[in-house]
Amino acid sequence: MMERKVDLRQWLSGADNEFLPHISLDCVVFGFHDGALKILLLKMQNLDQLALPGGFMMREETLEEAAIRTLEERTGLENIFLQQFHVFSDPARNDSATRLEDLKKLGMHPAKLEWFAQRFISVGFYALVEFSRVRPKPDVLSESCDWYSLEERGKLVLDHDQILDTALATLRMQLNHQPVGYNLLPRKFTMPELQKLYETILDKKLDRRNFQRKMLSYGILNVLDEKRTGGAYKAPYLYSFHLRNYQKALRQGLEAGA
Amino acid sequence: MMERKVDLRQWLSGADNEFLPHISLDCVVFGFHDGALKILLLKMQNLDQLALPGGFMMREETLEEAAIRTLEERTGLENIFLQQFHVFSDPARNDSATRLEDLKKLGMHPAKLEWFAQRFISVGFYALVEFSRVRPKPDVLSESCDWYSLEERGKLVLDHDQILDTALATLRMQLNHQPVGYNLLPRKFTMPELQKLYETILDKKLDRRNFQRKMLSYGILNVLDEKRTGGAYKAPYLYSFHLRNYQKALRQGLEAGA
DNA sequence: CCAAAAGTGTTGTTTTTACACCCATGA
DNA sequence: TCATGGGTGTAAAAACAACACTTTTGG
Repeated sequence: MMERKVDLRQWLSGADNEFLPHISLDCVVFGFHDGALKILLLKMQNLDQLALPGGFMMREETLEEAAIRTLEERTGLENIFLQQFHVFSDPARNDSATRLEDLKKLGMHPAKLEWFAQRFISVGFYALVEFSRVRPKPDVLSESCDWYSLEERGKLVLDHDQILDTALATLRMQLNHQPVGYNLLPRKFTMPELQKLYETILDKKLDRRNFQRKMLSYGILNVLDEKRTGGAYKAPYLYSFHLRNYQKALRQGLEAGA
Repeated sequence: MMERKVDLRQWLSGADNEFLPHISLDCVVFGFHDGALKILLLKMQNLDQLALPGGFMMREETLEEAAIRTLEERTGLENIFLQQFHVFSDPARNDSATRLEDLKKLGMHPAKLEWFAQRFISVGFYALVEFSRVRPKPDVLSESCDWYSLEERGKLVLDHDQILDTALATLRMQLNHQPVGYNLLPRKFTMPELQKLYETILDKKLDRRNFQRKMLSYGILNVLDEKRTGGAYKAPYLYSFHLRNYQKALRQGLEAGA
């Protein structure tokens, strides 16, 4: 996968392409920082609204490969594990009145405009990434590629608000069945940090002790001999994920792993 | 929705159409009969393998509408609630060597052959239907439309085995979170019948008393005053679903309903 | 020595599981 | 009257929820 990359500028100016019509994908990338859940959004040049990083599928790749490629092209994030969660197929989802105007502002070739005016279905993907390990870089079409908290994001283009909401709902549901954190935390982390992550995603407080017991019972954590020194107050232990067990739990669900 | 129907024979013979390219959908329809889970499969004319009822999306409908329409066109089943569960997008999924040969046997127009030779992604839908309330009718392309048990089905066309397996896995997962049975059982049914349904889907035995307690605790059942007479042995009570609560549980999950 | 965060263990409650007895019915 | 399936309750086990005290650290 990822044999080819797409020169977006050239493509927009009218160059032919290998994209399949009618099918797009959008990526909801969750990051965690400062105790808040953030999402990665693009600000397209000359446009007001923000957008999820999305793109189109090429003839010789799977949707999953297309999502990985697209995310890299549009945000610079490499090799992110993305999970499909829903197909959005309302015919009205991308025929907003302002849309063609917006695309013109991007300097799009008229032939491409027509292509874009088609009706698209979009497959939603979501990913969890470690905030600090990643340096988002906007593509040539975008002014910026940055993290936004859920509250401050404003209205997104098209139906991207709905896609985002559905992704979040899916993430919350899966939190009880799949291990979460490997992609959202530094390699070494403390239990309170992990707990904060859960509390942020679920938007509710959890009991410290019960949380710790439950996490340890899954058998997906290594207790390290170090502690996080330097911070104020008592130094917490550091943990890392037990990769083998973590991935087994990803495949089989958390219950099976005990 | 369902404003238009598609004349499949005319379409295959070369008539233009309103289908979007590159996107198809396949329906996994589960029925329950004789204590076994069955699936609805089509036997296409002159072909050996069986296939899931599937089709294509038109320009002015959602995928969900397309799934409902397709299922009706191909099997005669009307107004079935279908749930999307996964997108299958391996580029190799429909370029099997024998595929074009098969399509020729169906009397397909050469122009259509080319269209079919394209690469398609397919959105999988599944549905649960009450076996006895439904009278499958094959479409003009198919010799038969019938119920098969999971074991006796043989190898299906293309990647339909994988689609079926994924649907079953999804159904099993959702069994703990969503109410099941309204579409699979007669309007009045006994607790042992409902239990048998669960046991069949999960492929394991459940405890009679615990099952009953749990089901009743969800508050989605009405106990009727009648019993199922005529059968051998002690007459069991009849139940029906409490529609309001059932649908609330469908939307919000079973946990919220207690 | 105080405030704030982190470590740890216990207890009561709820949920789940396992299990046994009686009843109705047709053969 | 007996074999079979259906109705019901209870007790043990497990999971979960609530909760308090001690330790470390920087100020």
